[in-house]
Amino acid sequence: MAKASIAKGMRDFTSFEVLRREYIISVIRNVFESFGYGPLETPSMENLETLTGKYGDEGDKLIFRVLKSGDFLKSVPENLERNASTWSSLISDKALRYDLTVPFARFLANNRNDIKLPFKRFQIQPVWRADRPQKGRFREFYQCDADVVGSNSLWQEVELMQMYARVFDALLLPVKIRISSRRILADMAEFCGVGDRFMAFCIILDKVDKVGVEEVVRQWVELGVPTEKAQQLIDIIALRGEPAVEALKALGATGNGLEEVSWVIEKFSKFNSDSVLEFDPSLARGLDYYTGCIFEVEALNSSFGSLGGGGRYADLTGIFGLKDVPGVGISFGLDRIFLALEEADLFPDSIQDAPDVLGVQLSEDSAETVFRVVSQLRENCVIAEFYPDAVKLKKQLDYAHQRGIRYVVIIGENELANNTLQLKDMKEGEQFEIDMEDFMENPINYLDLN
RNA sequence: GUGGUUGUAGCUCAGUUGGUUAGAGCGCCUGAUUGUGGUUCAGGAGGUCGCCGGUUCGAGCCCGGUCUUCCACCCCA
Repeated sequence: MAKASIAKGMRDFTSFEVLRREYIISVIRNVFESFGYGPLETPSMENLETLTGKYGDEGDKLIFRVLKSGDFLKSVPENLERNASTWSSLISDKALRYDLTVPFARFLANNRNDIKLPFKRFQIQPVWRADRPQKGRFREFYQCDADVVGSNSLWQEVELMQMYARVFDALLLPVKIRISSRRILADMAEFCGVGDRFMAFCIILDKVDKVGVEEVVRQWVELGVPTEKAQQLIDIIALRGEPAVEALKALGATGNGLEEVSWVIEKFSKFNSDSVLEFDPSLARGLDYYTGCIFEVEALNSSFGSLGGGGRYADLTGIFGLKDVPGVGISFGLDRIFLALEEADLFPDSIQDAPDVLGVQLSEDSAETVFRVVSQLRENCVIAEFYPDAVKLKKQLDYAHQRGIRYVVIIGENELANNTLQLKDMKEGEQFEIDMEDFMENPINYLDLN
């Protein structure tokens, strides 16, 4: 192990990677902006009490807490029992944000008087989770969120689904958007007679594609569901789309979740898209605050988790003292989209960090002239780099080759004497001697840039 | 947080039941080409075997700890 290693679950990004990440972000950002969502940024850290209790017990454990500054043991009583949670609230008073939704809710509550409803914002920032890393799962990762608050209209759901579709269409990544509703899940739990153990019911259901139907039935029965009803429901869970809706209706679902989901799908389908939006009764996202529709996006052929998720929450800001503000939002997982695009080899070739031209000097006498040419190229919006040392030409050409630079401008004694320059096309392997004044007049004439 | 897994040259990996000086491919450097990359040829450099400790006459190999990677839980993007 090197003396200095990188913190667990954290990553460096090379320029190659940063440019690809920026490509994804630009696609998402353009879609967000085209729908009228405005950017918001919130701080990396929030007060600890802003975050705790918002993500369930499991979520609380995954929050990165930050020590108080100075003598943080000052407020710990002598002989306090060794208990992590009592200690942490004494020695820590702030934490890295765990998602973008809760900070957004805090922002809304803080600025309630200045915000016109319905309010739309998007937010593209890193979040941190003290999770154990795996493929596609990091301790620091970017979320790209779009939320709208202040409207109960299902048209917002349609709009957000369209935003999902627009982004993945633009990235050429085929995805399936799964949609369901917490109300449908509640109906199912009610049907099974375990409405009071709703969360446990959902957690078992959510695992169906991993552990299989038999295991889900077994666990449901263990939870208290009559075997007959568990069997009846599990057959429906395997259905998708309209047949699933009909089957659930036949069971006597009383909430209007089915109508809502069907309505959203129907409206969505009137607008063309390569992406699929489908009712999936096995979808059971667990986040505590969702109350209506829930969504999840997955790549059609990916080996890791979802690319994004979201849902409707009837009252997100209530915990911060701002009542009755409904909202609905979606999130894109930048890092997973990155992996999906990489796996499917879908990054455009045009993303590259190589300059168009490298200026090469054969002797220190020619350096100033080369530098002048390079400067002129930049004036003409050509990305140009100046090789700083008069080392062997072989070495400088090799550098250009390695970096993928298309053109090299070579100036040595002969060129200085003739007032010319050599323009070498590294791709075609051709080289031309060009009059210096002609080239400086309009360098783009001599370059084939795209 | 629980259980497992991985770590050998810049990269991908080999390394026999523990036994001399730890190897290969690719990459890198130098030269053939004193002003021409990508091909070829010749030569060369580079490793505290993740880290710490233990067993042993002797450890890359066995044992313990630790860090890291990946996997399954948990949960999620």
